[in-house]
Amino acid sequence: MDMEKERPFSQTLNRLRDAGLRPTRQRLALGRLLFDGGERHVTAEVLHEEATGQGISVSLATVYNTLHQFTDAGLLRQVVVDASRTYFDTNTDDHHHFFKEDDGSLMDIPGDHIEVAGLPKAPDGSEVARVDVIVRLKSAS
Amino acid sequence: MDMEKERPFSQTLNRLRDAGLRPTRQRLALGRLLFDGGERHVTAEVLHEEATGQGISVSLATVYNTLHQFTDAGLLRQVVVDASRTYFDTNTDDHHHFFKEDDGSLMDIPGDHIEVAGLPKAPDGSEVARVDVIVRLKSAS
DNA sequence: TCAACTTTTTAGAATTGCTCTAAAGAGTTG
DNA sequence: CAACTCTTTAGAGCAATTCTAAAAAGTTGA
Repeated sequence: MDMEKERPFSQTLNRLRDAGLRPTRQRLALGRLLFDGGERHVTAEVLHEEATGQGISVSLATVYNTLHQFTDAGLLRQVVVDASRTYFDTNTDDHHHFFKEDDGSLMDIPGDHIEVAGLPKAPDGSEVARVDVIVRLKSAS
Repeated sequence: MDMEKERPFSQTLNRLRDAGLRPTRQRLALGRLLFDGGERHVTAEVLHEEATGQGISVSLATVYNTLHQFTDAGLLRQVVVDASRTYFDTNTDDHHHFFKEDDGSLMDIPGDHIEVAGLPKAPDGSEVARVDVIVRLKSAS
């Protein structure tokens, strides 16, 4: 647990190092956008707009590459809730989601309270990789 | 009147009538493929191939149209498990799914045993539309 | 029945979200 | 710095899906 470096990029820098990814300009910038705030749920499109909006020059292809590399490195997790776009979640712990269908917003379900009971065992030849719970929300009537 | 020929369509015919959809050749044929067997999980592509493979002439656009109309009418339910394709499920009851990531196969979780406990209440202004549980399977190690 | 009308189907174009390619650019190492 | 490897990029390509607008099919009333 070392506090030796207080450079703005150090958190992301270390994450990249640990993942064996070269700390390039765009990975550092994207990593900072992703990890220097709280929990985030982003699509490639949105992250790209956010970056270019802040004057960070990065192509959409690189945003996709980077999101996948971060995911492979365990820094992000993909969430499938909407057939038309892929979300990436900065929270890689075991947890579940609220998804507001009307505006496409995705939120972690706070706390760690959800329990899924009564799961049958996996069919022969397979095992459970993960259990996803998605609570789909609509506007209150 | 040829009862032998008419009988297999009657179930679908009634469903279409109840939904206010004209019983056209292609809706009847697709409805029969979907509803005259057991539970099914299909993609538009697969259903289209199945239909044309049986000599039913229907365009892919119509398969998409029909799947959406059936869904709007409550005859089908969409299942989002894979970012790259949309599945339609003939089982519209409350239930959950196994999804085998390696071959893309989707199955209803048998029985009605799953209980999701500890759900926080929906954020203000929204209410729960549905809770989806997806058990992602991988090949056993 | 048929003509008038409405709905559906269709081919093909368009769109979207994403991936691939291959060449230029950046990071690393000796 | 030179040589090397890895990364980024523009733009092409791709797969799933939707759109368009014209032809075909289904419906209705006389």
